[in-house]
Formats: sequence, C-alpha cells, structure tokens
Amino acid sequence: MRVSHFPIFTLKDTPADAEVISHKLMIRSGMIRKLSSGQYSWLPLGLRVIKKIEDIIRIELEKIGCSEILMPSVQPSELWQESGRWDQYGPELLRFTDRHQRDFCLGPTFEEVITDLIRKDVSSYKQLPINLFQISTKFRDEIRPRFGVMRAREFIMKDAYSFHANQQSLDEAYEVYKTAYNNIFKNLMLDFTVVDADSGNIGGNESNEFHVIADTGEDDLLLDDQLKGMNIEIAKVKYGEDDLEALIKKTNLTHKKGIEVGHIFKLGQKYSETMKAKVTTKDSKTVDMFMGCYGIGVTRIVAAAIEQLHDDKGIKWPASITPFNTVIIEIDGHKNSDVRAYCESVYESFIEKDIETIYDDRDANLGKKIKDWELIGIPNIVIIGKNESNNNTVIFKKRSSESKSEMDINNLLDEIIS
RNA sequence: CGGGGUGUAGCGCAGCUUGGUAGCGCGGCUGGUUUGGGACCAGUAGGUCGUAGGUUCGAAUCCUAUCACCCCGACCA
Repeated sequence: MRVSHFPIFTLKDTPADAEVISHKLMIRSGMIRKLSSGQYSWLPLGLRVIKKIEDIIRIELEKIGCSEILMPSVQPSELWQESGRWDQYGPELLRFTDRHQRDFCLGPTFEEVITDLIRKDVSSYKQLPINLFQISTKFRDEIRPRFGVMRAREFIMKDAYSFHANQQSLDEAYEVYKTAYNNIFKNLMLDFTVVDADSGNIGGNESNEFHVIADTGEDDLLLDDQLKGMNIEIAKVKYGEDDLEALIKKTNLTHKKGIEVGHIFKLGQKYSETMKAKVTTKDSKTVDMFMGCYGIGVTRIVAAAIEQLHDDKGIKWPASITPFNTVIIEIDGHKNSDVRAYCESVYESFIEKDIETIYDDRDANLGKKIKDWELIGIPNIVIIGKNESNNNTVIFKKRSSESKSEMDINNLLDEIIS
C-alpha cells in the first residue's frame, strides 16, 4: 500500500480523555476514534490488526474441526426468557422494542441463539459432536466503559460453542480447545498464561481464563514458575483468605497482573436443559446435550498487545499482528524523480516477495515520517533518499533498535523474510 | 448508582477568583524556501466558550438546571 492510498491519522498530542497507554497510543497512531463512551470506529490501520488476530484464530479453530458461522446480533427476548437470563442478566443486557412491541436485546453472548439453532437441526447423537464459532460484534451495556477498547460496550469477540452427547465428549473437547487457545496465543506472540477461573453468570462448572501478562492489567493472578496458576478470585475461595499479600505467602506463588483475553467454560447441560436441546442416544433414550463455550476478545487483544509491547516512542508490534511488516520511507521523492522511481522499484520488489509493505510517499520530511512509523510500531523501517538511490542500497532500521545500516536490497529482503 | 473531575477553534490548553464581548501552541489552507530525526518565512481561515434558563446596562466569567466525557468503586471478553 501507498500512504497516498492508505490514509493514516497520527496525532502529536495525546487526547485528554485517554488514560492508559494502549488507549493513548491507539488514538495517537490513528487506529481508532471514539464515537461515544465505549464505542469506537476502527480506522484502516487498526482494522488490519484485527484481521490479523482473526485470521490466527480462524486457522487454529479450523484445525480442530470448528466451523465458522455468523448469527444475528439482535436477538428475540423469547430465547432469553426461555434460558432464564432475560431476568438474570441485568442492565448490561441492552433491551429494546421493535415496531410491533416485541422485545429484543443486543447480543452480549450467544448461548441462547446457538442452542436454539442446534436444537432445531440436531436430534441424534450421531450428529455430535458439533463445533461452531463466529467472530462478531457483541454489545454489553457496561456500567462504566473505560480504557478505550479494553472495556468497550461494543466489541469484537470470537465465540465458539461445542455440543456433545455425553460429559466425556465435552471433557475431551474442552482439552482440545485449551490446546488450541494455547496455540493461538503463542502464534499471536504475546506473553500469556492460562489460569483456573470463576465461571460467572455464563454458568457451568469448570472454566479457564487466558491472560496477556501486562503490568497495567486489571486482573490479579497468582502464578508459578511455569506461568500456571489461578485467578485471585479462585485463590480467595480456595485458601479462605482475602488479603493479597497473605495469599502470596500462603500459596508461595508469584503475583502478576493480567488482561483477560480469553475464557473457556464447560457449560454442561445448563442451557440444553432449560431450552430443551435434546438428542437421542445410542440406547434410544433422550439426553440434554452437553455444551462448552469458548470466547476470545479480539479487540481487547489489540489493546493488550500494546500494553505489553510499547516504549516511549509508541507501539512495538509483534510480527504476528503488525498492520504492516515493513515501511518504506522516501526522502524528498516529490522533487527528486530518481528517488521516486527507485522507491517504486524497491517497493515492487518487496511486494513481489509477499512482504506486507506500506510505502510512505507523503511530501513530508524524514523526522516526521520516522516519528509516525515508530509511533505506529511497524517492525521494519526502510529509508531511501538520494544517496541510496545513487548507491542502489537502502537504509534499514528495526523498530526495536536505534542503529541504522546501509544495505543491499537483496540482503535486506533475505533478512526480513527469514 | 455512589465519590471525584472536565467541557473554550480539528488536537492540547490559557482566560473564569476580581463580569466589559476570546487568546496561545500544534494542526489546516495559500505562496515561497526546504525535506538525511517532528523545518523556516510571510499571509490566511476557523469558536453562538457543551446546552437551556436566570442575574446584570453587559456573562466564557456569577446563579440554577441539564447533557456529555473522564477517573475511583461494584461488573466483565
């Protein structure tokens, strides 16, 4: 892409209403803009990061036999009445009425809809297990949205659901998802941990949370050397102790801050029972299906990655989810046609190698361009001016390092690809 | 919902205490010189001071109400 065709919107000043670093950097680097409290528009740069995360998730889920679907966000109240959550869920469930005075809500989660979907088409144990997921916008009328997209009212979540004829099948699937989630977060190239957790009002009897480790995280975790452990809430119950310091002593675990980005649950028969989602078993009996549900906060991962990987200049994207792999910064290309032509040819050679490249062809001086791309956090920075054009070389600088070096293009391509 | 805070130009802010009709920096636009780490010079546009009401000869400034936004708490991917 060329910047002339891929608008970037960077800011020098931090907007006054941003508090945490990821929020500040997302606004300044032009990834998002606020519409109203807890609601953000995603600009081209930010959306590319979302797509990267979604693709990593898709690949791992498809590997374990989970197929993608898409369900409506506007959900009829009847289903929520049936599960009992119309009354239980509380004001976080945004409710409204259509022109026929029929009640609806904006889906904060999709157990009701998917259970309804499955019960209509599945009647035999032979059709099970079934694994489905969607990546879609969820809405929760949060008491207090905050920290930008970290806790937004409208956000993108991947939610997967599994249906089984018996507990054993669910147990097996749960472990498969756990492994897949580990792979997803490994592939995202973020420091993370999985902990035992409370299943909250989703229901069920076993659950694990996946956390991105970050000093600015909101959740307290107690972890061992292997980064395994438990959420503080679980620890409190388990050890009968409310004080954090006392718990650390008692458990001999390390205290870390985490940002919850994934949560998996064994729902069991909670929804299938109330919503009468049954199948016939091998011995001709009927049984309520066993369910699991598995969530990942896609938009929250964007913020969590930034919380974990940044410096005073801006974001430092891991290769896995960077909006672009490489930026080519042109010096004086608007006046120097040799430089322009040379930049174009270097750009083409990057594109030929399938390196995701953004070519900064703006009429601006070097300092401004470098500041912008360091803020945005592109891992590889290539600088080209008249010297490089004459020498048939480029200047190469990594986002993670201060040093620059003049390089032959082919050598650079090899280095970036490796 | 309880506690705290902020609304003045696209962004960051000053002005408010002590009323006299709005200013600075960045950004934008035009022209020129520039472009090797956020350039310089000259010019220029842009604000019913969140909204409504009140006090006053006169309100950004004082009073009342209201809305929005942010932070702390309860809740959560």
